[in-house]
Formats: sequence, C-alpha cells, structure tokens
Amino acid sequence: MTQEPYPHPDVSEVTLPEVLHALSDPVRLSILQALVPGQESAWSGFMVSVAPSTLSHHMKVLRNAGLITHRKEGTRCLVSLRQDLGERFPGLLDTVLRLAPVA
Amino acid sequence: MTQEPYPHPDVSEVTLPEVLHALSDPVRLSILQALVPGQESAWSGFMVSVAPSTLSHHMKVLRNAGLITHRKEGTRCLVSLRQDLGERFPGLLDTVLRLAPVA
DNA sequence: TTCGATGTTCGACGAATATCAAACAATGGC
DNA sequence: GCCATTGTTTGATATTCGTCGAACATCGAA
Repeated sequence: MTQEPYPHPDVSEVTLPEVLHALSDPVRLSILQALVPGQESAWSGFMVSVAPSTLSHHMKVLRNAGLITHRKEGTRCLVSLRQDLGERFPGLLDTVLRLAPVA
Repeated sequence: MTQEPYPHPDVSEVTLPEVLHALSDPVRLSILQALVPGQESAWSGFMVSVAPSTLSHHMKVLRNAGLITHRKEGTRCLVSLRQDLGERFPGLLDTVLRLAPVA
C-alpha cells in the first residue's frame, strides 16, 4: 500500500463546538499560527515542545475539526489551513488567529 | 451576610484558550444565545435541560471566562453578556454567536 | 418564624483529554 | 537490502470535564 490519505471530514459534518474545542488548546493554537494561509508547511517549523506522538495527536484533532489538510509526502507530512472551513464558519478562524497571542 | 457578589475576573486576565474552551460546550453556547446584548436575563428563559447544579457550574465557567456578568437579586440570578470582553477580544463573541446554530 | 423558591457547594462517577515512552510502519538514501 | 528519518499507534497515566443528586444557604412571602 502506498500512502493512504488521512480521513478528512466534510465541512458540513463539522460542528461549531467541535471547532471551538479544537481551537481551545494552546498547542493547537500555536500550530495554526505557524501555518501560512494557502501554503503547505512541514512540522519542522512548528516550534512546539511536545513529544512527536503528542503532536500527531493534535494533528488528528485539527484534521477532524476540519481546520487543516494533512498530506503525506515521502516521509514527512505537509499541513495547510483548510480554506473551505471558512465557507461553513465565515470569519471564525480569521478572528481567532487575529486574536491569538503572538507568543 | 447579605449577598456577596460573584468573583468576576478582569478581562485582562482572561486568555484566548480559556474563552474558546468556555465557548466550546453546546449547553454554554445555548445559554449565551439566549442572552440579549445589553439586557439582563433570568435563568428561566434558558430552556436548557440540565440539572440546576450543572447549570450553576456552567455559569461559573462563563463567568470565569469573562463572558457574562452574574448578579444576584433576591432569590434569583440575573445574567448578562459582558461588553468589555469585546475590548480584549474584538469580534470574537459576535462571530461565534453569529455562527451558532439556531437550534 | 416557618416555608417555598432559587441557586450554590460538595462528593461522586464515567468519559474525554493531554501527555509521554515504546513499539511499529512507511519512505528514501546508502 | 539495510538503515536512518519521520510519523503513527498503542498502552499508560494523571488531569480535567460534564453531569447528577443530596445537602446547604439565602431570600421573600405567608
């Protein structure tokens, strides 16, 4: 089997509490802040001091909340902000990221 | 002792993850939706099917997140949306309430 | 003063969460 | 083919969370 893609929910299946919960963790918020809209990023730039397994866990949460696209290329992963979540919850992610602490 | 007021944090002490966590529960979201900005409400109108103790718990969470003002008048409580949280996190509550399901 | 109405506090309980280390899997380079 | 790199999965653990019922506190009314 080559890389089977990660399961990404349809944005219509995602609920608001689910998204807000995904956004309510400092580590996940840091990850999202490190993502440049419309651009894929590798994990290297996240600067988050958690174990790899923990990071992997947070990625799954963000993915299931419809916040990110998660793709595997070779041995590393490429992550990007999902644009279509803005169709479901217009302005939500923009507002949160705008207010997120710079730290 | 007459009614000692509930502790309300200063908005400067409230963190974004804390607010988002408070917003990520369906019951709390329902409560906030039932609140009319600039107007005090009693618990009667919340239409939330949880035990009184649970409701009280959610109120404390909302209060500690700086989302509501909680005042006791006689035997019942009056709750209202805190306006000054919008100074700390402009547009956040408005965006979330705009996107909250009508149910 | 006694009682009813309205919240709060206090365990308690099950479920979910965040975290880690260790084992596992897949890929690309040697 | 072998191995290092990079994530994922799997326990394990400690914590937090949402919920309830029961006991308690406070106030207003009878």
